[in-house]
Amino acid sequence: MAGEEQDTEAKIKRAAEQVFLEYGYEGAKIRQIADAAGVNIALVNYYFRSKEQLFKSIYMENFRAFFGRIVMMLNEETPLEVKIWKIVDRYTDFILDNPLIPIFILAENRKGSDVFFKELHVREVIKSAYFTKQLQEEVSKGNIRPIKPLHLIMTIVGNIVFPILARPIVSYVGDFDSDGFRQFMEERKKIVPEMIMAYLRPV
Amino acid sequence: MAGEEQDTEAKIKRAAEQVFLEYGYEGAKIRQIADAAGVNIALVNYYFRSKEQLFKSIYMENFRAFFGRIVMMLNEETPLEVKIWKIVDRYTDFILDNPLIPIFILAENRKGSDVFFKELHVREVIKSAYFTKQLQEEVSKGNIRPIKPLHLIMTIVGNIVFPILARPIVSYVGDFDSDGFRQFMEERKKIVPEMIMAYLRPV
DNA sequence: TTATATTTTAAACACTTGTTTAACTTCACA
DNA sequence: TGTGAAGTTAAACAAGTGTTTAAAATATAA
Repeated sequence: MAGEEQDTEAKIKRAAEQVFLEYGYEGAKIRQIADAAGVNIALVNYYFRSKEQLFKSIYMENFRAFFGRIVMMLNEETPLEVKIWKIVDRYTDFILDNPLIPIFILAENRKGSDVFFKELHVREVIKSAYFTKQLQEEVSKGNIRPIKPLHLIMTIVGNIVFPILARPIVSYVGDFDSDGFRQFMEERKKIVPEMIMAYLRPV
Repeated sequence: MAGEEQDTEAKIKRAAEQVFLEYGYEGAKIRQIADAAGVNIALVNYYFRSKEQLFKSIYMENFRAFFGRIVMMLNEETPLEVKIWKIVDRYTDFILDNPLIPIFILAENRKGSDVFFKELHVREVIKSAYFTKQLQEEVSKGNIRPIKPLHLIMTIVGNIVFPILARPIVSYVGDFDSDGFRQFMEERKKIVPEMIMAYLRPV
């Protein structure tokens, strides 16, 4: 009876997000979404024209959350090493709070139409980024060894995200409960930046 | 007209693997599998009792290929550094030759029932592994710094597999064609082992 | 060849899917 | 208060789903 009431459109979207994230596009059924939202099936098509359009808006939001966030952090004007530590820390927390996003984004992206990336100006944002310039400067100062930005990004993101993608296997092998897995990820907050810096520092 | 004839059961399985890998369990349709195999729909259920059972057998095979392969390589009796270089090299090649396997395995594993792992003795294979002992020995000899086997495994696999999972994005951002992406992965064959060794070597 | 089992087929079945319809209710406002 | 718009509903629609059936074709063996 508290302020939990939302307008119908928002209720549907919230329910759809939950269902799509858990089951994917094909696995999610409109009736399931309607049930989760507690509304009539027809209302889903009344507010959003089709399943595909509803999915698309949710996909875009989560794509932006998943990749936009890392790009934003990369472009903060912070010294490189501090930045890497900070990104790993904050991105790990983000992924732990939203563990379904990575597999959702990547699985639905198998067919991979350019459209999404173009609409989000992904390439431009990275090419013209402060991060790219920062890396070049650190290299020419002799502070770090040369590395392509994309390799560094893949290393940061992959090291954080992959254990989440493989979480059932990781938890089974490591015999982790929910807290155990969280602690495993906390350990990586130290390992991953140290490893990256160990590589980057010139010999 | 050459020796391309197979028995029906094998034809169905081969077609099913291709379709399941590309579209996932929900996205794959029996009629599509039957068409790809060039057989009547009913034959799919004649040879395999149901869609689920057909899927299960294919999933198991690919799970074994995906994780079994890395476990096997980890347990070869080779000096640690040599081994890491070799694994990254060979596993990268394997993933490049079978790029659909990782997202297939991980996406279908969202719900993550223990059953598969138990049947494949995943935990035991890792716990009692030569690799685990080897790591401990290297640590006590002072050759490397302490690290949990699972962290090292996640780092190796994540660094190789993640770019494949994010391939559409990577290729778009890096403006790669098929060869360009392959070359990007070839570069990682050097970066990833060097980074891991830079971390492991004691200060 | 004949009889028996195996394989293959077209058709249908029962059910679920996303979507639409047309009637009904609620609301805003002149 | 009355009127049109917006919101909601149960029901139906057409297409697609995995699966089964019963008959036909083919292979196997006596």
